[in-house]
Amino acid sequence: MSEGKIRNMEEFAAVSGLSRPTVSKYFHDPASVRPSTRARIEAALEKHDYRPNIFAMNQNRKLTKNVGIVVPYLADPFFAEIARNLEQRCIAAGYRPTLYSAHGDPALENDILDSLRSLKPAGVLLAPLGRVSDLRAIEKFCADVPTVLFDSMVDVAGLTFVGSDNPQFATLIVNYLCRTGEPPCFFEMKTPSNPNANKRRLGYIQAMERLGQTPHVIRAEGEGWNFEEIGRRGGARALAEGQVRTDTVLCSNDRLAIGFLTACYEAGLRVGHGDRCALRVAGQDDHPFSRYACPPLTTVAQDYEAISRLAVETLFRVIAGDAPAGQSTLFEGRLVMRDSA
Amino acid sequence: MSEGKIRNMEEFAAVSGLSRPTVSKYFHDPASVRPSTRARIEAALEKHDYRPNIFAMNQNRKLTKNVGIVVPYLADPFFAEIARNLEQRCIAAGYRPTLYSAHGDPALENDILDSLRSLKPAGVLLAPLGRVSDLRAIEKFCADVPTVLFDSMVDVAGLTFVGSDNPQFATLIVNYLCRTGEPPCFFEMKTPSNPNANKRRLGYIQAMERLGQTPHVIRAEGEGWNFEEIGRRGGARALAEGQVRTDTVLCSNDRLAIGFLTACYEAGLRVGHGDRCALRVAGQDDHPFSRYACPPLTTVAQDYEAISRLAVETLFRVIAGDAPAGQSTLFEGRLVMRDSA
DNA sequence: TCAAAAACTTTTCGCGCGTAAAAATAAATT
DNA sequence: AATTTATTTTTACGCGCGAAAAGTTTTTGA
Repeated sequence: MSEGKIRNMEEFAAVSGLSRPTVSKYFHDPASVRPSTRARIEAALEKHDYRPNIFAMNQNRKLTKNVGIVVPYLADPFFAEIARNLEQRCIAAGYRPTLYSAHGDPALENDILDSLRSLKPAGVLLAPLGRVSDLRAIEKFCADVPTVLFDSMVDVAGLTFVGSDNPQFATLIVNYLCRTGEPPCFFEMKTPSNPNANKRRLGYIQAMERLGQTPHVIRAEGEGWNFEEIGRRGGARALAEGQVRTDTVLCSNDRLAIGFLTACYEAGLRVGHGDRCALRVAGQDDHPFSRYACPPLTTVAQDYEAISRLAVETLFRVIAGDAPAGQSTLFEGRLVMRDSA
Repeated sequence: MSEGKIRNMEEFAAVSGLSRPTVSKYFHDPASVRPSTRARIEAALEKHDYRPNIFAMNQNRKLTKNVGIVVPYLADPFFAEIARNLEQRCIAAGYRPTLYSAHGDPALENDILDSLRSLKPAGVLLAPLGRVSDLRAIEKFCADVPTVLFDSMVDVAGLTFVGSDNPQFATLIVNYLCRTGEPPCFFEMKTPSNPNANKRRLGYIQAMERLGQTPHVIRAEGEGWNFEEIGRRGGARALAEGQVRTDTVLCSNDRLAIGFLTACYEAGLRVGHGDRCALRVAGQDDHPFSRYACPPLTTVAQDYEAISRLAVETLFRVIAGDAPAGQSTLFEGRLVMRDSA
């Protein structure tokens, strides 16, 4: 690149031999100018590496190219993974994603929505905290800003949602477990932070009843997002108190299951579907680390790809204005058979 | 809050009975105005919930309140956890952190630094990718923007760094392992993405030699950030080919160790320090999930708290101008004894 | 009580860009 | 070649705020 530092769009327009409004138009949408003009701008861009001031741009634009991605807890690899996916799709579409984590705190979730407003985002991809979310705040936010919810469906009508068909998850794995061994009991958190948990429990109960089995639910104490620890403690207690009256345990999610596996290890119980094993354990989600649990965890995989793809596509359609807002799309889970069950 | 919508600082200054520059000064630093004035502004703030336009603010401020946090791979819970920690400390200090992940891609790392520049951040907390980073780009960036590096020290003089004393990590765990059983071999990636790995290997070799033992390094093939899979494959191969000639394996990091544990499970080897165990396995980092491995992983804990605290403190001192730039601070590791070794 | 210091107000300017309307130019069509 | 249509230029204004300078009020301290 040449030397003479370009200070603003005026100077850049000068060196490319065009007027500032034309250059401005180019940056707004490169396809909106004549190809020959575009070529001249891009040639000048090569030589001078000018970039429009992002603050001045966003100050006057009615619609920015900002996209907010909000997850409830980023230290959960599930959300880290799906956030990564969403982020890259937004970048590919020419948007500027910004990632936020509520860190499990509803007050922080509200703060994020607040500061997101002032960023005038074109749209927001939001996975709410769930049970503890401030539903009215979310509803109000969605009314103001084009938003697609994912992962966790909150109980507010008229919102656009992309996620998994949780009852189907439970049905799928219950059928598999019953087909290959004893019917499972269900292990979950007493106060799950996520409404998906309730749907999974109901799915489990219905699936069991359809098969003529008696459902049995075990509930672990504990608040917060340290699911492994809750699973370990609750699992240890359930095992010690004899609450587990079958040799098969279906956990509400993989992180809980990983904690339960630790409890089994500590209790000296061998987990798996072999002859010498005392217990079968299954999870739900196909968490990134489930494959490396010992034994590797049998689970129902969420379709990360499909969810993130559709969430982003839907958001851009809502932004463009050609989408029927308020639709829900649910993806089915896929059975992932490993050693644990 | 009352109705009359406040459109800008002018109007807000009017309703609070002050002049705009005074209000502007308040938002820049609430303590810079007289307490009585501050009270009036905050009273008006209660009633009208006005917030300054963030774009207009940052456009003219020489120094914004933005802080960039850049990590190499956010789907690694280690980075997710430390990012969370850093983020909350920045917020507490009145800054606006923005989180970025390079997703293991050096090109993306450069893009992030580029777009970070245009955000005029007050400072940046940067954990570089390491080996594959564009060192010249990082050096140039650090010269332009107050930056504190953490986790991974790149080989550029004069940069401020906060991290762990990696040789000490290796020494600590080698001494422990030798004291309680056979001397360990060292299991690492052939082409580690992170320079810490090299320091840990050297630390291992020196610690072994000091104890009069012969070091033995096993190296797993594989690129990228899927450390568990690399550890599993490499571990399976090392076990199958008889490369592991001692009953104790020290892994370069916990994620690799978790993969190695999976390889052991698949090979039917019982891991732990009991009589009936075939192998002891140890890691380094105290990864959030190591406690829930089966068996729970013995490891050396990084001092997340201390690192993130000092990194943020140092950054703010650099920003304030009263810090000797170019200093490195290394924290010692703490031995965490669990069942695996 | 009075002068000095501190805090505040007013005035004025500018940042870098979006946007709109009218005028000028170029390209496409007949 | 004349007309229509698409682009670009010109001109002008505004966004919401930061910053500096000069004047005014309030507080401080001896």
